[in-house]
Amino acid sequence: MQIPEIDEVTIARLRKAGLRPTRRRRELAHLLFSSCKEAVTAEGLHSFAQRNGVKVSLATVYGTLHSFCDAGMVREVSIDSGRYFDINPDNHQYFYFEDERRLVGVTEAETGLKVMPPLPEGRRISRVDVVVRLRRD
Amino acid sequence: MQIPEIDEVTIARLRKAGLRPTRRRRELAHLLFSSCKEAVTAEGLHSFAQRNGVKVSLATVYGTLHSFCDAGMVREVSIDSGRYFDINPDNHQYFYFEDERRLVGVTEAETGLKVMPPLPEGRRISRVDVVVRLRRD
DNA sequence: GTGTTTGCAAAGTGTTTGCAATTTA
DNA sequence: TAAATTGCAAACACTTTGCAAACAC
Repeated sequence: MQIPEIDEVTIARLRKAGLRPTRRRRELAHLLFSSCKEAVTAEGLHSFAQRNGVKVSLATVYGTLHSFCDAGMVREVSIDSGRYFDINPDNHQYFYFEDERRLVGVTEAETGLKVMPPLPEGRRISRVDVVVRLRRD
Repeated sequence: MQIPEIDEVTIARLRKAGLRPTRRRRELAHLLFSSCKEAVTAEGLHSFAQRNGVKVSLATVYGTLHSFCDAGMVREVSIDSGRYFDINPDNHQYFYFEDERRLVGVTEAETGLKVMPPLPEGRRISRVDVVVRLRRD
């Protein structure tokens, strides 16, 4: 966890989100944003951290992920009772590879899908999640 | 739980799904299909059963709901780490009332929404879930 | 210096397992 | 009667809490 210039990017990202760039946040944000193409679970990020020499307990990973989530840096998606954190909070549509339990965000442009159903009275959309669950042919 | 003619409907429904119409299944299926307009949680069905004089443990409710699910009678949907069972397995689209944690199925016709994204190779759609999350105005 | 964050053990929550007793066909 | 199902306590997996120590500003 000593890659100065990348760290600057990470620090800027944290500050922009209104979070103090503490050591843990820098380490985890760096791992998350520089190496994760797809959504991770807390457990997944934890073991990824271990493998990269970042010693941190699972509880701390949870706490840190939640702070990222509250700050709008990541987006939480719940599939089959598993909780994934997507590094792109603008994703609203996903491919879920059922056999591998892998969740990959896709943009609205990629699916050509616009969701705008008629709403119940007195309510507005908080968010719309589309999960396309895939299995092998 | 002694409404003979409705019970016949429930028994038929269970048989059609390939399940033995045992007492528990009849009781829970009857409660579920005759009184639930929206998706329930295991906990919700359990307390609904208690209130209706059906004494059954939560673990049994879980087991029974899973047997219904495996038989295609209900559909499981996961939101914010909560697990809901929708009595209409053909629903694929939902309104989720965030403040009340209430999940209501809507048909494709009601949203006018058809999902058909381009798929990764070697994969086919298992199912597509759309969850429109609502908050108060 | 002060308010924020960390760290992790322990507690909490929701779900599943195991298996003897019961029920169904 | 043989196979399926029940019932629920105990086990389990995942997540959150609590709070003293460390840190950022």
